[in-house]
Amino acid sequence: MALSKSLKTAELEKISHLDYFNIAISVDCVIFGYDKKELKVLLIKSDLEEFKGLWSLLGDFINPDEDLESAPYRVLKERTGMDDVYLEQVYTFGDLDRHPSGRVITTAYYSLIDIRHHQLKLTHNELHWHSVSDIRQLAFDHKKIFDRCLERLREQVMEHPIIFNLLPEKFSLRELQDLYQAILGVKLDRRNFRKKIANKGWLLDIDEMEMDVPHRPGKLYKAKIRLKKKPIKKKAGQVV
Amino acid sequence: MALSKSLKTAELEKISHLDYFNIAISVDCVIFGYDKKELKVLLIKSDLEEFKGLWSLLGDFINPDEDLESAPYRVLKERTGMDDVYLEQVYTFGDLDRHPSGRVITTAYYSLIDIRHHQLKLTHNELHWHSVSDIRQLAFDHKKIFDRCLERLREQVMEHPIIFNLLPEKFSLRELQDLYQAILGVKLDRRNFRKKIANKGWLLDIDEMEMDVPHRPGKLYKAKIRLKKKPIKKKAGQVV
DNA sequence: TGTTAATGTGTGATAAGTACATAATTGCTA
DNA sequence: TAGCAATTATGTACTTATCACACATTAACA
Repeated sequence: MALSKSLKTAELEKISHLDYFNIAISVDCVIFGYDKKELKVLLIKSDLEEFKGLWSLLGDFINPDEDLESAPYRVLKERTGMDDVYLEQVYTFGDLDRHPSGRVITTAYYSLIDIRHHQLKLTHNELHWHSVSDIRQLAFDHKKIFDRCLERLREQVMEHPIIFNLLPEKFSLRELQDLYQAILGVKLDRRNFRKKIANKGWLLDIDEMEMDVPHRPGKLYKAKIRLKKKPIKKKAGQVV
Repeated sequence: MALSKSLKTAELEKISHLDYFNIAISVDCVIFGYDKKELKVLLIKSDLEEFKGLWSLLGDFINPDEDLESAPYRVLKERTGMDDVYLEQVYTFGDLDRHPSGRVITTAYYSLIDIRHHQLKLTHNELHWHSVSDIRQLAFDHKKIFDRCLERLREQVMEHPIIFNLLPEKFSLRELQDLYQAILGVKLDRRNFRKKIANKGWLLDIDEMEMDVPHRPGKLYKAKIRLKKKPIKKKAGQVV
C-alpha cells in the first residue's frame, strides 16, 4: 500500500511531513535453542563499525508492505531456513540513542527452535549459537533486549506448552527436566517435577523407550500440542 | 538528533532511502479509571471521517526527538494534565491496514489514574469516561488494543501493587475489594480477600476510620508504595 | 558379574486456596 | 429511642498444591 495513495488531504498535512516519517522500525529476534543441557541463543557478528567484534541479535527493518508480525518470521526464514516456528512479541524499544545510525525503534520477539533443524546456514554468514549463561555484552541495546526476552521466556515456560519447540519430537522426562533447568537456571526435584508436568496434561505417552543409553532407558513422550504462532495471512485492506 | 547527521555513508545506502522511512509510529493509551464501582476507560471522539461517531483511544505520533517511553507520558499530560501516572507498555500493533491514512505502527500502553485528579479537561475536547463493560466497538483496531490491555491489567493486578493508582490516598478494604471485583469481573469472598491482601504486605494501617458512612465504619489504609513508572530523563547520546 | 547411571515411584509436612456464619457498629427512619 | 439496613471484623474445616526426601530397578559397559 503506497502511503500517498491512501492519504486524505487533511491527513497529509498532519502526518505526512518528514518529521513523522524519519523514524525506522525494525524487529529483533532472540532465537533460543537447546543443546547439551544448555540454553543457547543465535547471534550474528555486528556489521557496524561502532560495534566491531560484538555480537548482535538477528533483526531487520520492517518493509512498508508487510505486517509487523510477519517481519520476524521473515527474519527467521532468511537466517535459519525455518518457517514453522514459535514466535512471541515481547517489547518495543525506542530510546532516542539506541541505534548509532539514526532513529530506529525496534520490536523484540523471542523464538524457540529445535537447534537440529537448520544446521546448514550456520557456516555461511557469521551466525553462531552462544550459551545463554555466557552472554555479557551485545551490540546496540541488545543485551537489554535479550534480558527482557529471557525473563519473558522464564515467565511463560511453566504456564504454556511452548517448551516442546526446543525439543525433538520424542523425548524423555529427563530431557524435559534438563531443559526446564537450563531455562530457569535452577535444579528441580525429579519426583515433584514429574508430578507437576503430569498435572499439566501436556504429554502423550507413546509407549516407546529410549534406545542405546548407557543406563536404564526411560519412557518417551510426545507433546500433545506444539504451540506455534504463525502469522495469519491477510491481504491489505481486508476487513477482519 | 537529525538522522542525516549521524548516518555513515554505508548505512545511508542501506537504510536511509524512503522505503524504510515512510512508516509512522504512534502510541495509544488505554487509560483506566475507577468510579462508582465501575472500571472506566478514557476515550475521545474519533476525528477521522472513516470512524465518524466512534470513540478511540488517546494517542499521538512519536516525535523524532523523544524516547518511545516518553510519548505516552506526553499524551497523558496533554489530555489529563497529570504527569505522575502509572504506565506500562503492553504490545505493538502493526497490521498493514490498521490505519486508513497510511502505514502506522502503534505501541499500546495502559495507565491507571485516579479519576478525581483531572476533572478539568473533560468538558473541552471530546473526552469521556466509558464503563469498560460497555465497550463494544472502537475506531481503528482500538478494540483489539483495548482488549489486550485489559487482559494485561487483569494479569498484573494481583501480582504487583499497581491498583492503588486507581484509588484515593486513603481507602477501606471494602473499596479495595470492590475495585478488584470491577477489574477482574468476579465476586470475591470478603474473608479470603482480606487474608490474601494481608499476606501481600502492600497496606499500611493508618489507624483511621471511615467517616460519615451509613453503616459501621471500616478502617482506612494507605498503600505502602505507589508504583509509578516515570520515564528516566536522558539526553540523546548519553551512554547508559 | 559388578559398577555406573539413570528410571520409577509415595509419603508426610507445610502453605495456599476455598467455602462459609456470627456478633458488633454506625446512620437512618419511624 | 427502637429497630432496621448496611457493613465491619473475625476463624475453622476442607481441599489442593508445594516441598523435601529414599529405595528398588534396569540397561550398558568393562
